[in-house]
Amino acid sequence: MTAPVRRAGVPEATVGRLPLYLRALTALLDQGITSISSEELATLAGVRSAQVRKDLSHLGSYGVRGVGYDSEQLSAQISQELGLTQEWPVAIVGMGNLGRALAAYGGFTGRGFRIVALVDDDPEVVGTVVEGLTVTTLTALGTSGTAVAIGVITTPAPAAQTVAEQLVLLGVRSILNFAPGHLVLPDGVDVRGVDLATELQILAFHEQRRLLAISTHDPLVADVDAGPDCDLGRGALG
Amino acid sequence: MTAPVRRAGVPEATVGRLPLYLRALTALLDQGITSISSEELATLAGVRSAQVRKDLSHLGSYGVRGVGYDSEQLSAQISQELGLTQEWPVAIVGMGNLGRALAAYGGFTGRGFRIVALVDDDPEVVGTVVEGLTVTTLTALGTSGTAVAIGVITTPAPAAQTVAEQLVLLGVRSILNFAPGHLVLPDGVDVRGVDLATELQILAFHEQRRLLAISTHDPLVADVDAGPDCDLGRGALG
DNA sequence: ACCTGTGAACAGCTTCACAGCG
DNA sequence: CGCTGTGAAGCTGTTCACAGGT
Repeated sequence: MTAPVRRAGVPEATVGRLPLYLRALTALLDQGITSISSEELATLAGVRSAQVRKDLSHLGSYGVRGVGYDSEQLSAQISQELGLTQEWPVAIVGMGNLGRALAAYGGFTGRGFRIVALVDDDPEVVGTVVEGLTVTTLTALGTSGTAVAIGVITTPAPAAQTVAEQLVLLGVRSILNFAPGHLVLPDGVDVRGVDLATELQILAFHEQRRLLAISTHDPLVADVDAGPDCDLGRGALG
Repeated sequence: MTAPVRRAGVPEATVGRLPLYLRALTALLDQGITSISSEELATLAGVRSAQVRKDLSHLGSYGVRGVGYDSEQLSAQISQELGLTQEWPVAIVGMGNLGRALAAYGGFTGRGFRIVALVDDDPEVVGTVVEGLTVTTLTALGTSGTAVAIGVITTPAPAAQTVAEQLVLLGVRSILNFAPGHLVLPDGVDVRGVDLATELQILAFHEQRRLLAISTHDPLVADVDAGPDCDLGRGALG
């Protein structure tokens, strides 16, 4: 095993696919499969094999020519790259249906994340126990001294901007925002947004194109879907 | 008003941003603002102004030089482009926490989408009324003859593939998958995936980079965040 | 024979900079 | 003058095709 020489920067697009590979590898390890080729991994992740090789080459050379990759070693390598060898403390703000759904989702714990706080501002909800954690307020969270690395916002849209600013004041620099709208925050704060409406609208666009293509009998316009499969993220939550 | 000459194809990246513009425009119209420049729209959507102009140019020339865009006309144009002038029937499969959260989210109705069916396979849940709709099974949905254009999968991961295949058999060709893992479906079916774990892992990657940059006092590695703001999708759900 | 790792070609997207028009 | 619309430049990401190992 050679020294893991850290390359300069892993491309953003590659970072977005590492979780896919990691999930596939985890499933394989559960089945006791210890070796995998780029072709097989590509099938499981829904990308092309050349893409897998290029992506993994950015982490260093951990494959064996003529054989493939060692599942366990590769899994460990990707985990380290993604920073999952430590546990990041996560706070969920907004205990509506969605917040509860995320709190109940077990996929975090032991996989690099731990929910350390559930937050709401409704006096009816604050103090109640959800999934073993007592719901608190943002101000109480601030004075408690609990460290939070990642904030998940599941509040109604109007509250999101204020909540985000308060999270930043608490030292949070990574935010996952489920509320619609663009958050304006200081440089250095990383925001990712997930929006149901946006996703549906993109699907509607393609759906409409398909219908138009059929009604005009124009087969050329029918190649609406991208490549082998069209995905950006993955799905979670039972 | 000139004839709306349909350009060949709107780039996929542009399609992904049209919902952002539409949301911003909707907010502006609520405030009674009837005109907007690319600069302002860019700020609201969290992109650059040149990007806005390039994107909108793909829909045709609806701006006025020296002035800007007419909010209402632009909103209507984007809505039409995204296929929101009709109502797409949506079925949500999986009535767990997340499925209920999505069912309760009002942002669909009247905005291009209508939830026509809630589906689960648990006999305890089937037949109960959620948000005014009686929960049904996939097979019952099939025999009912209810048309479904878009299927939203909020089941546990192991059920997702089978559910997706059944949806396709019902004629669904657009699927929004919240379950983790890659769905293998026939060509022509459009799948979009949303996964909490993936999003968190991407945030963890950047968070780790930041910490490494600080600990090694290397300011060059600190420019972790992309451009003005780092977003792919938007957020919804109270 | 097989599969990885990678330079090179290619495709798509973003940003620039300015011409064109109100 | 102000702002749109757009060719051109530059950049990022993907795919190809094959050299390099085992």
